[in-house]
Amino acid sequence: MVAPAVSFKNAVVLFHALSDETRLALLERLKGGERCVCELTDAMKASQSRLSFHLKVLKEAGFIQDRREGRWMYYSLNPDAIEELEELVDSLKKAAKPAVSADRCC
Amino acid sequence: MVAPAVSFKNAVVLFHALSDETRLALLERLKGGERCVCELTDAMKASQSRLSFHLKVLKEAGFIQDRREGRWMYYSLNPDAIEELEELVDSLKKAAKPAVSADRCC
DNA sequence: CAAATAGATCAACATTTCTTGATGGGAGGT
DNA sequence: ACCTCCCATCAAGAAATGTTGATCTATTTG
Repeated sequence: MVAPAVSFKNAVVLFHALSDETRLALLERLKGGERCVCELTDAMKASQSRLSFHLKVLKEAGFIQDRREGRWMYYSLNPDAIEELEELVDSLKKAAKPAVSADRCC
Repeated sequence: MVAPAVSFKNAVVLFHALSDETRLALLERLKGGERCVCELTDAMKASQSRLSFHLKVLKEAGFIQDRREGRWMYYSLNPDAIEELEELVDSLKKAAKPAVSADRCC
C-alpha cells in the first residue's frame, strides 16, 4: 500500500498555503531566521491583522512555528514541512510511462 | 541577480493549480500516461464542464498539455512544469541561517 | 448538408478566501 | 491596579474560485 489515492487533503493544505504572494514573501523573510511579527509587519507593508491571518495559514499547514517571548511572538520555518513538500513533488514526478497513450477511449 | 523577490506570481500560479483535490487526482491519473477527457470524466465521477475547468487551470499553470486527435482531446503531463516546481521547493529549502534570531525588534 | 459526438465556454449562483477595522487577552511597565 | 504594547481573533464586506446547466464550436459520419 503506497498512497490512499483519495487523501490529497493534506497536499491540498500544503499547496494552498503556498498559493499566495504574501505568504511566500513571509517564508522568504523567515529564511533569514526567526522573526517577530512586528519586524514582519514593518518589512512587508501589511496590516497587523492581515499578517496574523497569513501566519496562521502557514502555521496550520506546518510550514512555520511560533514561540512566545514576553509580549513578542517569534516565527520560524519548520524544516519538516518543507521535506513533506519535497516528497509530494517527488511523487508527482514519478510518472508511470510518459507517452503510452491508453488504447482506446470513448 | 537571482530573483526579483517581488515576482512570486508564477509560483503562486503553480501552487494554486495544485491546491485542489480534483486537480491532484487528475495529475495522478495522467501519471499513467496520456488520457482523453472522456476517460477522465468516467474515471473520476465529475461533470464534463467541471473537468474542463480544472484541466484548463492545470494547463495554464503549465502542468499539462493537450493534443487534438479527431474529436478527442488528449491531455498529458508536462515534465517541465514539474521541474520548475522542484526548483521552487528547492529554493524554499535554502534557509540562510536556521536559528539566528534577529537582534532586536519593536 | 444534416445529425451526432467530444469538449470548450459562458452566465448565474454557491462557496471559499482575503481584507479591514474593531475588540480582546496576555505580558510588562509604572 | 492601571496603562501600554504586541498580537490573536472576530464580524462584515469584498473578491476570487468552483459548480452547474446551457450553449457553442469543431469534427466525424451518414
